[in-house]
Amino acid sequence: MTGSVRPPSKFLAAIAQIQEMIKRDRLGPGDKIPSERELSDRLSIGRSSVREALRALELLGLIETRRGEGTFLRDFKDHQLVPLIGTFLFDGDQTKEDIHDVKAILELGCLAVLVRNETADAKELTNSVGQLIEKTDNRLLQSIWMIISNYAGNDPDDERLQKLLASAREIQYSKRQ
Amino acid sequence: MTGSVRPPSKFLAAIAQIQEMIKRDRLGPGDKIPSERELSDRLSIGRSSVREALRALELLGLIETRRGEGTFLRDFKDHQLVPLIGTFLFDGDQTKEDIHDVKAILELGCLAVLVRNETADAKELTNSVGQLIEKTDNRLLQSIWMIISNYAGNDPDDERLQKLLASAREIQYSKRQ
DNA sequence: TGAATTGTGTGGTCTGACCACTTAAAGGAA
DNA sequence: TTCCTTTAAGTGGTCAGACCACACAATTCA
Repeated sequence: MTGSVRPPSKFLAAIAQIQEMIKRDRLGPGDKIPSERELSDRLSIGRSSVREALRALELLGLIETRRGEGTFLRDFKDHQLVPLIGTFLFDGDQTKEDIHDVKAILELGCLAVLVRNETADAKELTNSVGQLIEKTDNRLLQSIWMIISNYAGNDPDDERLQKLLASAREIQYSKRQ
Repeated sequence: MTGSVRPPSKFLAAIAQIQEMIKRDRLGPGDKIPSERELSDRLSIGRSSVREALRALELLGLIETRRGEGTFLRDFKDHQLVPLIGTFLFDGDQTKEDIHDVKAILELGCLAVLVRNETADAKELTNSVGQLIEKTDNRLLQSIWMIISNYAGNDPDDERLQKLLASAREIQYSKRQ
């Protein structure tokens, strides 16, 4: 017998086809996607498998379901995935130290970005780092920091902040071509 | 009528309880978790709902299912969530820049940590940043970097690396108490 | 001993049946 | 007519049962 590739699970197939459908029909946040039963029909996949796919996408925060109404595309900005991951990832003991390191790294980097963009001012450092990060206008950075910060707890350490800024001034991230 | 809070969906309840079970039983990567039918029994939740939960966790790369064998905890290093999210999230144009920034931030921070720990040596910089990051012994940092890096693509920019190291030397993350 | 067979457990999938809820249409009272 | 009530249809939420495909270990048989 040659290869005999195993076909992808209906579950994954459903996700792929739903994604494709969204893209093809130019659906955006807030738009409604077909009902579970209709999807099951159109994709020739049992409703169970369609639901498994939808639930997974929902857990990721990519869609939103409202009983009696339907399933809607969500604004990707507020995806849930990371807090989710966190609960799994941040279990161990060592990770606690790691969190502090990563948080510091992100904060430093954030400042560096601000300095590069000349958005930041020394005075503004009286604000919390959280507010500063919002100014980076980097959604990805914001997301990650928010998550980390969520697990690190608050530590308004002004002294550390000053050191970070000093370091940040030294850094010049090369603008990408 | 007062509040009348809606009970959380079985789907979410299943996820929560499975997580709790994992924590309680001290299960780690590679370990097997109860079968779908047993979970359905123990949690008093229909197998369909249990499956929806498991599929979602699988999509995140947190568990792995093998037909005929069972469901196993996966090493968090290779969680799938980001490629997944990516197809939804990283469509736009701006996000692409964000990725580069975050990647640079992490790399810089990584070097700073290495310098602090006196683990890094100038010579070692001939290696890729990826290998350096492994030495930080910071799982969280490794995870995030791997994800980001996955979307940023490779750019072996030695010059940038040198600048980063110089900056890193200036930085002294205060050891946590 | 060693190979083939069987049995059991597991995930993968589908179907049909309810329930709870939302919305809009249909109906009747003013 | 207008307004409220009732009804119907559509949707997600959940469950139970039934198969199938597969992996593994126990059993059987040559």
